[in-house]
Amino acid sequence: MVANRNSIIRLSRYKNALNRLQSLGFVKVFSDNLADAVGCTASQVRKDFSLFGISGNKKGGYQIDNLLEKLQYILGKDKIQKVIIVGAGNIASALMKYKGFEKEGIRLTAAFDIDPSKFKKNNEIPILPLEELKTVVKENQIRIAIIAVPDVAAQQVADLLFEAGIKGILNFAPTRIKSPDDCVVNYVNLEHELENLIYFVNVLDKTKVK
Amino acid sequence: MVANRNSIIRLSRYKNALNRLQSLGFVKVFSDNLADAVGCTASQVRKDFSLFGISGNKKGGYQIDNLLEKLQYILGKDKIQKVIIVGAGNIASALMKYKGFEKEGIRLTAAFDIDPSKFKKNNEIPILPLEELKTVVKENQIRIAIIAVPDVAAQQVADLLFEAGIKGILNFAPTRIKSPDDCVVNYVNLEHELENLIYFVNVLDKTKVK
DNA sequence: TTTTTTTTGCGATTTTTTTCACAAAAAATA
DNA sequence: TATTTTTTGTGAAAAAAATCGCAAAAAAAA
Repeated sequence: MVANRNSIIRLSRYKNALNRLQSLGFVKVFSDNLADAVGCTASQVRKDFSLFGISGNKKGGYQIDNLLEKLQYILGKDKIQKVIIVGAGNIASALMKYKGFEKEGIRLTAAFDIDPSKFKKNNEIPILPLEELKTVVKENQIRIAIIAVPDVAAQQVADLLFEAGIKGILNFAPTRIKSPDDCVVNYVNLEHELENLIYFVNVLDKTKVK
Repeated sequence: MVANRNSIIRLSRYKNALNRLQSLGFVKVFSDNLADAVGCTASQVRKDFSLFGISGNKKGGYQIDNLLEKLQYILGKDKIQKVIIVGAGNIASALMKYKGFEKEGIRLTAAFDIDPSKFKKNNEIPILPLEELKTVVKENQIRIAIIAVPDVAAQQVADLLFEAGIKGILNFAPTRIKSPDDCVVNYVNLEHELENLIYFVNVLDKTKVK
C-alpha cells in the first residue's frame, strides 16, 4: 500500500469529520466538504480515497455510512484494540481518565509501573507491577503499548515490550527507541510541538514586518 | 526559509540529543552521531544544518556548544516562552504537573476554565476564569496557547484567543480550527496517533505473512 | 613533506507528495 | 430527449523532501 504517516492521519481526520456529519443527519458528502472539514484540498481527499480503493459516485459524492465503514476497516476499527500503558505518572492518569478512547474501539487494558505505591489492582484500568506485563500482554494478545516513563528507562521498557510481543509503541519519553524491523514506534513530544509552534509563530511575525 | 514542520521537529531532536551528549561530557559530534541519535541519515543532518546556515569543520565535525546555541536560537530559546492553557481538565493537569517545560524555557503561565469549581488563583500555575484570559495574555504579551477543551468549544475558545493576541495554538481538541493567516495551529490527537500505529502494525503483520 | 583518511557542504538526482486538469459519469434542467 | 451542470477518478505535472555523490578542507599518518 502506498500509505505514509500523513495519509493515514488524514484518514483518521476524515473518519472524525464523517462521524460528526453523520450525527448531524447527513447521509452523503462531497470531497470538498471533507476537505473543508479537515483542512486540505478536495483533490487530496479524492486521491487518498483512490489510493485505498475507495470510490464514490460521480455527481453523487460519497455515501457517509459506506465511507465510514471502509475507513474504519482500514484503521483497524473492525475489532477492539487493546492497549497498555507503561509508567503510571501524569500522562498515564490523564489517558486513563479520558473517556473518548472506548467509543473509538481503543481499550486501555492496564497500566504498569515499578513503584508499588502506585499499584491499583482493582481499578477499572488496573495499575499492575511491571513483572506482570508479559503475562497480561500474552493472555490478551496485546500488540500496542504506550510508553510514559522517564527517558532513561524508555529503551529498557521498550525492549521488555518487544520481548512480550508488542508490535507498536507510542512513545511519550523524549528519546529515540531502537526497535526490531517488525515493530513500529511513533513519538509524541509536547516540548517539540511547542518549539515547532514557536518557530512558526516567529517566522510569521518576521515576514509580517516586511 | 526552506523550513517545513518535519525539519523543525528534527532540529528539536538534534537539540535534545546534543544536550544529552553534552551532559555526558562530549564536546564535538559528527553528523552520523546525530543521525544515529535521532534516527535519520547523516546527509539529512548536514542538509538540515546547511539550510539553516549552520556549518561545522571538515574532518572535525561540529562543536556541540556552538551548535546548541544556534539551534536554541532558531527554536526561540533565547527568551522564555510563556504559554497558557485553556481548559483545566486531565490534559491540563498533566501538563501543569510536568516539570520538564521550565528547563526548556517554556513557562506555563496560567490555565483558564469556565467552571468556577476549578479556579485556583493561588496555585503556582493559577487556574483563572476565562474572563481574565485577555488581560493576562495582553499583560504578559503571550503568543502561544494550548487548547484542551471539549471539541464543541474549541473554535469558540480559539476565536477568543486570536482576539486576545495569541498567534500560535497547540490544539488537543479533536476538531480543526479555522485561524487567521498570521496564526498557526498545530494538532495533537492521541486517538489518531494510536490509529496510525494500529494501521502500521497491521501492515507489517500482513507483509510478514507473505 | 607527501599521502591517506575522514568528514563536511552542497549541487544534482531521485523519490515522494501534492496539485492540476480533464474525461467520464450521472443527475438536473430545458 | 438533448443539454447543461456537477462531481468523481486518475494520469500527468509540479512541488517538496530526501538521498546521492563527490570536491574540498583538514587532520592524521607515513
